Amino acid sequence: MELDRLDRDIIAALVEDARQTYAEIGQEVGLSASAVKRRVDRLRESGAITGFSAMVAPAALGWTTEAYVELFCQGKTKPSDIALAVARYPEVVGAATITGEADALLHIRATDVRHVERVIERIAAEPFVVRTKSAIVLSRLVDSPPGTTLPDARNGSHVPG
Amino acid sequence: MELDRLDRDIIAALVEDARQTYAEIGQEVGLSASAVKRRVDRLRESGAITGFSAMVAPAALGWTTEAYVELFCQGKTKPSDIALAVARYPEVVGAATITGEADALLHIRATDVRHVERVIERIAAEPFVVRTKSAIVLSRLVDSPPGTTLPDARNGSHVPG
DNA sequence: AGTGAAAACTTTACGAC
DNA sequence: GTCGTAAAGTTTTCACT
Repeated sequence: MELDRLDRDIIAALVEDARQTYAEIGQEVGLSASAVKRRVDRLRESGAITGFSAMVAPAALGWTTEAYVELFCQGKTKPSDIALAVARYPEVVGAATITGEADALLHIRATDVRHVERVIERIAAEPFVVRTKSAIVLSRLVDSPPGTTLPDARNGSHVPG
Repeated sequence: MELDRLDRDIIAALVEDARQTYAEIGQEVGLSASAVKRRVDRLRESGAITGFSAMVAPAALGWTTEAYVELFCQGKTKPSDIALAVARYPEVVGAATITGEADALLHIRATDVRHVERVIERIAAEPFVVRTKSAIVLSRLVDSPPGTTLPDARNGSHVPG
């Protein structure tokens, strides 16, 4: 889908505060409230905006500990096998297959280090997992909501739109 | 801050859809619209809810490639040094200091693999960086907004509230 | 894309538990 | 102290230009 400058500005405004009114966004980007609404509706339908969510301080809900776990899997494990398995753990908040020695990298949130340990133990027991290698997060330095900024043409990269 | 069951249900509803009306949330959790609003205001003031954001499909904005980069730093590098340095890169969407051989793990979003390469090159040139080890993401399997689910008492862990 | 009016939602005030 | 109801003020929504 084609996104023009206005669409990008509207998205940026909504990423910053999803509860701004259409009139406020309109002032920022130079459009009337109804024009903004039409574009937001279109952006949602097209899938560019996938939803609106409250940002929570994980610690406030008890998720005080996080870890990254590399997964080393058996030769013919499919990404979908890994996806299905790890999706069953609420503690796994992110997962991706990656290049390099490991097959996948998991991002885990837990209540404490003991909890992390238990989750890794259970994941390591999945049939396709050969071994795991984990790193506990000491302190989080950066945590941007994805899409806050836009790709910058100065990188010499292709910028769609 | 103390969160009771109602607060947690309200947060869960808002994480799922931050643009639900207070009346809708009230129906789900069993409160009136104004009672829900009062609690949401309190949750925002206390910092449990840090904001509301549009969720964007990164690919729609041109961020089609992601990578994880381990940073190995000089002996007396402080976490704040790393934080300050990497915060200047819009491509760095996540960063944390970790246990293990590496000192920090960065999460990078870029427009393509060439772009990832350029960013790593520039980060590797930071004065405190000794070396880097990167893994390109092949496919993302899980990407939960943090706090979607609540810690489960069955894990035997401390659940605040 | 903008305008304006109706419907819906948010916000505040007040009384009850 | 927290709830629900209700009135006032905004915002959303939609037909029309």
